[in-house]
Amino acid sequence: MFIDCFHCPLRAAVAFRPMAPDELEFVRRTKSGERHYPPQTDIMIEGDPHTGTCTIFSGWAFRYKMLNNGSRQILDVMLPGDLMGLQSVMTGRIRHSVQAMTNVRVCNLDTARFNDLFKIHPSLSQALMATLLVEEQRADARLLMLGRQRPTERLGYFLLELRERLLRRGESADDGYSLPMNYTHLSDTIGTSRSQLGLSLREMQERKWASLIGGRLTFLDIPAMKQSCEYAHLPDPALRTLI
Amino acid sequence: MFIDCFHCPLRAAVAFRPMAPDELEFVRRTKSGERHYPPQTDIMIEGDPHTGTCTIFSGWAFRYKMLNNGSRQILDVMLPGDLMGLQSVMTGRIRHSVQAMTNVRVCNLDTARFNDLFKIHPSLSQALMATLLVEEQRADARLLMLGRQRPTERLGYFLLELRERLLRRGESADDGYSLPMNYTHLSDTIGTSRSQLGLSLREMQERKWASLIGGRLTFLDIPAMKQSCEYAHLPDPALRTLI
DNA sequence: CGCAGCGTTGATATGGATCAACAGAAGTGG
DNA sequence: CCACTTCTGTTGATCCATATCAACGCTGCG
Repeated sequence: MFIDCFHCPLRAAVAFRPMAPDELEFVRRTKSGERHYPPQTDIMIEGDPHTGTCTIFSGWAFRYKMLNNGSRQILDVMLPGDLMGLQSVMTGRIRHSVQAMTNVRVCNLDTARFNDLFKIHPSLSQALMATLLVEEQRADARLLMLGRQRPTERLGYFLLELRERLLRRGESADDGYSLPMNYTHLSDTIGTSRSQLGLSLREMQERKWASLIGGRLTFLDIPAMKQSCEYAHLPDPALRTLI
Repeated sequence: MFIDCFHCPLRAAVAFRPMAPDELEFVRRTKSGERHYPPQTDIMIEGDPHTGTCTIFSGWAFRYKMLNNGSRQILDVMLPGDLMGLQSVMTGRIRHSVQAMTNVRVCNLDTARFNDLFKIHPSLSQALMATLLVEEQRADARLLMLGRQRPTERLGYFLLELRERLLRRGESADDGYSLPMNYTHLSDTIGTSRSQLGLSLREMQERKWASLIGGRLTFLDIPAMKQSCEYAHLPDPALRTLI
C-alpha cells in the first residue's frame, strides 16, 4: 500500500526531471506518510500557520481564494506530482486554500528537512526553483487571460494547458481527456458566471474547437483553438522536479 | 558612480532580509555592471533566449504580456530591489517583457554564478526561494482581483499594495506617494479600459478613499479602503532577499 | 506653429452578470 | 425501495456594468 519513492509510478511520466540516486534517496527519506482526501474536502485552508507540505500522488485538487461576499477564484488546478504547501514552510503562512476535486492521495513531506535540502542537495533545490519559475510563467498566462481575454478564449486556454499537463503525465490522449470539474469549478477558474460558462461551452462546440459531454472533453480542432486562444506551449518538462 | 554592494543604499530599507558578510561578498562579485534605461524602453522582451538577469537599483518598471490584437496586460510593477530575468536563467527563456516606466538604473548580474549560488550559499538560495514564494502570493492576489473584483476595488487593492511595498523601501509617506503611471498603465494593470479607469478614479475619490492628482496619490481613508478591497497585508519583509 | 500623447468626459452598444426556472441525476432518509 | 431533497447542467429574460468610440483641451516637444 505504501508507495516507495524508488518505485513511484509517477516518476515514469515524462513530466518530470530525472533524478540522481542520492537525490531520490533524500526524497524517500523526506516522505513521512500518505493520506487520502475525499472529493470536496479541504486539504489546506488559507491563513493556517500549521499546514504541512505534500505532493499529490493521485487525483485532482485545486488552489483557491475566497472573497467575503462568497465568490471564489480558483487559482490553479493541481495534478499528480504537484507540490503544495511550500509557501507555509518557507513563509510561515499559506495564503490560499486547497481542496480535493476527486479522491486525492498525497505523500506527506517532513517540512524540517527542507532546510537540509538546500544544504545537501544544491542541484535539487535549483531544480525546485526552476519548477517554481515555471509555475510563475503559468500564473502570468492566467493573469493575461483573466485580464485581457474573452470568456470563451479563457476557457479554451485553460483546457489546452490542462491537456498539455496531462499528456506529459500520461493521463490524457492526444484528442481529449476526462475532466472531473463541474460548471462551478470551471467558471470559478476562468472568472465568469455559471451561466456564461454554459454559453462559452456552447460557443466552443459551435466553433468546432472541442466538446464537453458527460465529463469527457474531446478536442475537434486543436490548431484553430491554439491560434484563437493564443496558447503558448509549456516549458520543457525536464525543468519540473518531483519531490 | 559605480555602486558598491557593501554600501548600497537600497540595503538600508526595511524591505529586505539582512545579509551575512560572505553572502554580501558573493553578491558583490556577482554584479557585473550597471545600466540605464530611459522611460518607455524595453529592458527585456518576451521570448528572447539571451536575456540576462538584473536587479532594479532605482526607478520603476513593469512586467507585461501582449496579445495579438494589441492589448496589453501588466503583470506586475517592479520596484527598486526587485530581481528580473531569473526565469531566463533557470528555464532558458523569458515569457514576458519588461519595460521601464521612469528612468531605471539596474545592476546587471553574472548569470553563470547562479549555479554557484546553490552550491556555495544554501541559505541565500533558500532566501531567494522564499522571495519567489512571496511573489507567488502576490500573483495569487492579483488573480483573485482580476477574476472576482470590480474595477474600483481592483484599483484600490493595487494602490494599497503598492503603498506597502513603497513604505518598506522608504519611498512613500504613510498617506500617499508619487505615482509615475499614466491612465494606460493603470488600466492595463487592473484589466479595464482607459475610460473605465477614469470612472474608477472618480469613484475612489467620491468614496473618499484616495485621490490621484498630478501624479500624486493621496490616501484619505485607508481602513475603509482596505476593508472594501479586502486587502491583506504583505508577508514579513525579512523574507525578501536583495540580490 | 503644429503635432502627438495624455487626461478627461460623454454617448452608445453590448457582453456578461444576475435572476429565474426546470429537468435529470444523485444522494439521503424513512 | 421509494419519496424527498439537493445538486448540477441547461436555457432563457432582463438589466447593468463596462467596452467601445468619439471628441476636446491641455501639455510638452520637435
